[in-house]
Amino acid sequence: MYERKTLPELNCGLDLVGEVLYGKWKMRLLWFIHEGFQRPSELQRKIPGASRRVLNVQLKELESHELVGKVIYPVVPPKVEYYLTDFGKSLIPVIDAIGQWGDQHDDHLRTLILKNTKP
Amino acid sequence: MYERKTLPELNCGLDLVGEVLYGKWKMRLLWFIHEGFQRPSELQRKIPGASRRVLNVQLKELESHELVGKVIYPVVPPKVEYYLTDFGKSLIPVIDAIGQWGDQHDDHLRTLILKNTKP
DNA sequence: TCAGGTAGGGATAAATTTATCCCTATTGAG
DNA sequence: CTCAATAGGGATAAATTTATCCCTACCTGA
Repeated sequence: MYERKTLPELNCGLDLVGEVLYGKWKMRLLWFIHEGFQRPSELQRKIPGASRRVLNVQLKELESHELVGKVIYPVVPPKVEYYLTDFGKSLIPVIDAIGQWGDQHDDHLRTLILKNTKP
Repeated sequence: MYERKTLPELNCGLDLVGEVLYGKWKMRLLWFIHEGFQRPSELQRKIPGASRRVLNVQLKELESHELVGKVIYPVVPPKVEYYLTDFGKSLIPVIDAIGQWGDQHDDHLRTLILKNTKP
C-alpha cells in the first residue's frame, strides 16, 4: 500500500471533501451502490473502464472513511455487499448535483474538453 | 507543458465534471473569484498553500475550459483580473453544496481523515 | 541602486494516483 | 478435469499531478 509522505492540509470544507471524494471512481461507486449495485462484481460490470484492482482499493478507502459499509456473507463462493452508511447517504444529493450539472452541460463540456485535448 | 498520453473517457456527467474540476485548487479558485478576489496576487494570498506556479497553471486550465475569463489591463506594473463566465457561475451552487457538506461534517471528516493517515 | 510588488512560464524533481500482471481459494457447470 | 465466477491483494510500471527553483520585465519608493 502506498503511504503518503506529506500531511493533508485540512483548511476548509472543500479540503475535507477532497480527501474522501477525490479518486477517479469514488463518486461513481457511491452512486451505483446507492442505485442498488452492491456487490463488487456488479460494480465492476457497471464501471468497465476501471480495473478490479482500483475499484477494490477505492472501495476500501470509502469504507475507511465510513461512507460505505461492507457485509461479508460466510458462503462459498464468496459474497460481499456494500451499502451506504448514513454518512454516505448524506453525500448523495451532493453527487447528484455534480452529476446533474455535468449532464445539463454535456455537449458544451464535451466540446471544450476535446478541444483542449491534443489528439 | 505536460501532454496527456491517454484519451479521457467521457461516459457520464461525472466524468465530464471531473475533467474540468479535478485539480487540487480549482474549486477554491472559482470560489474566491466568485467572492471577488480576482487578481492573481490576491488569489495567491488567499491560497497560501499553493505555489504561484500551480495557481497559474490551474487558472489557465479553468480559462481554457471557459469557466473563467481574463482581462489583461495594458498598464505597468501588469494588472490582470479573472472573472467567472456565465458557465462558471452556473457551477457556483454546486461548489457551494460540496463545501457546505464538508463544513457540516467538519469534525467527523477531520477525525476520519486523520485516523486514516499514519503520522 | 536595490528591494519589492506585478504577472508569467520553462525545466525538472517529487509525490500521488492508476494501470497491469499475477497469485490465492472454492464451487459448480460442462 | 478445466474453465468461469466469486473476492482480494502484492509488486511493479506508467501516467498524471504538484512542488521547487529559477528567469524575464517594468515601475515605485526608500
